Amino acid sequence: MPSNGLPRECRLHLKKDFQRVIQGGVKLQYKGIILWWRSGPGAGKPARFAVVVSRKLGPAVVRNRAKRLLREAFRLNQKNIQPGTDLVFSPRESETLTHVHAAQEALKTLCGKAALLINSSEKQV
RNA sequence: UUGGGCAGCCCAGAUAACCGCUCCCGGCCAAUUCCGGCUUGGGGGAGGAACUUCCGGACUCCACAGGGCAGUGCGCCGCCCGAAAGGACGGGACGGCGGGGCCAUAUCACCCCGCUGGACGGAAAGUGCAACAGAAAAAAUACCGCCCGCAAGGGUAAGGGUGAAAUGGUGCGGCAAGAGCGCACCGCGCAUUUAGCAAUAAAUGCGGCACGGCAAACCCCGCACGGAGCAAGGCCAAACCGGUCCACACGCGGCCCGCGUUCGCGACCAAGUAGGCCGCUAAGAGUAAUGGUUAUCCCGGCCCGCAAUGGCCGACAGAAUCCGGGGUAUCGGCUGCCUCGUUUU
RNA sequence: GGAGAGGUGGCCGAGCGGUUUAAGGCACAGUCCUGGAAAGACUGCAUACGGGAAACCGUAUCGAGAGUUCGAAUCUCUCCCUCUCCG
Repeated sequence: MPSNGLPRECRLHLKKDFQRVIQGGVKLQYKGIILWWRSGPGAGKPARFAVVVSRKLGPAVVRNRAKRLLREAFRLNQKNIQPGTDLVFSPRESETLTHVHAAQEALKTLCGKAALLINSSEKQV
């Protein structure tokens, strides 16, 4: 019943995948968070996900916290996202990500702008 | 008593539920093996600084007969811990601050005591530097002065003045005026003796002062050090390119062998790219885990309030080969010292 | 993770122990020139604090803090920040 886990095939690994999504994908921005997305190679595969954090965001504690919050927000909402797409998030302001609720709100807003949400009727954005 | 500062030591909230990540073990699937998949099972999963990269090692590769030069770093003495860096304790000299003595009084100096500081070998091995001011900045000299002299000139270094620093200091004698020129004390140097393991100190004698500062300037002495760093280094290895063999075809040739060329679905080899693995860990990744939510309690702070209840907040900061130090940041607690304020005697 | 290089007025930058007027350029401001502008010429120009009626003067500041030295932007040490390289 609860949201699924976040196993390895739901995350991007290779440098080629990152370059393909960032250079060839669609770029959106909301509250200092950038999202690139592009449809992945496998049609039946689940949505894949990654976070890129620059050192300009802050020291290691701040960068780790941003990645963990965005990953948790994706984990709780991944069944509402169109399968087969690759998403790369990149926070540029550390003030936005204070709590997991704020991270979920930003993630759902970004995915709604990208028209990637399914079951959007039961969850208001 | 409250607040602050410094030093030392301790700690770095706890429990439960649910969701999730990573590694190991076990089990299951598959299977000749390797690779792999699943798992309701069991277990491990950030720090005192993980920060900094300021030192020292382990480890790896490169270089290397022996020795030297160059370069870099360190530098009081004793003892202890340590592989080394580096620490702990004690002592000495020097600097700073405070107090006391000496003195008719007071500054300086000197002596004694207490607290405190630290990259504390050598300035009689040599070279160099010292702006401005000042006559003169280490080689010697003389601006105003003082004295002799009619003057020319000479003698002086006491006083003035400059400077961060002026060629021993104070006093008495001496002199034309002066001067270690002479003497006493102090300083300095040398020698001896004594005390001490030593750094060093004290005493005695001699020397008339010759020998100022800077070595985090070059340098000298002593000691240590080969260079690079896990992105080190090693193993496996697609594709493309290359080489050898083989087969076919063509050329040289009457034919075979042989040689050459082209092509290839072949076989093998070398190289080592993409990629993977080892190095790598009782945390051990490779877009890189150690998380999220809720509840209760604990500790500390802030706010509203008469008070209880209540509300809000939770220091510095995140491993990437490992280990030992230095430095820096910081929540709370304890101990000691210092101190502003308040109160009491 | 590791190895280096560097921080100087608003900007770029020399200076590397000695009053520096902290060179020089850009930018900015003023004056001249022009009918007006551009170009050119000349002059000024760092920030803070204190003093002064003003002109101006004094002190401090070369990323920050200590140390060496008579004297530090410069030499040494410790922190902070920026940039580059190594797969």
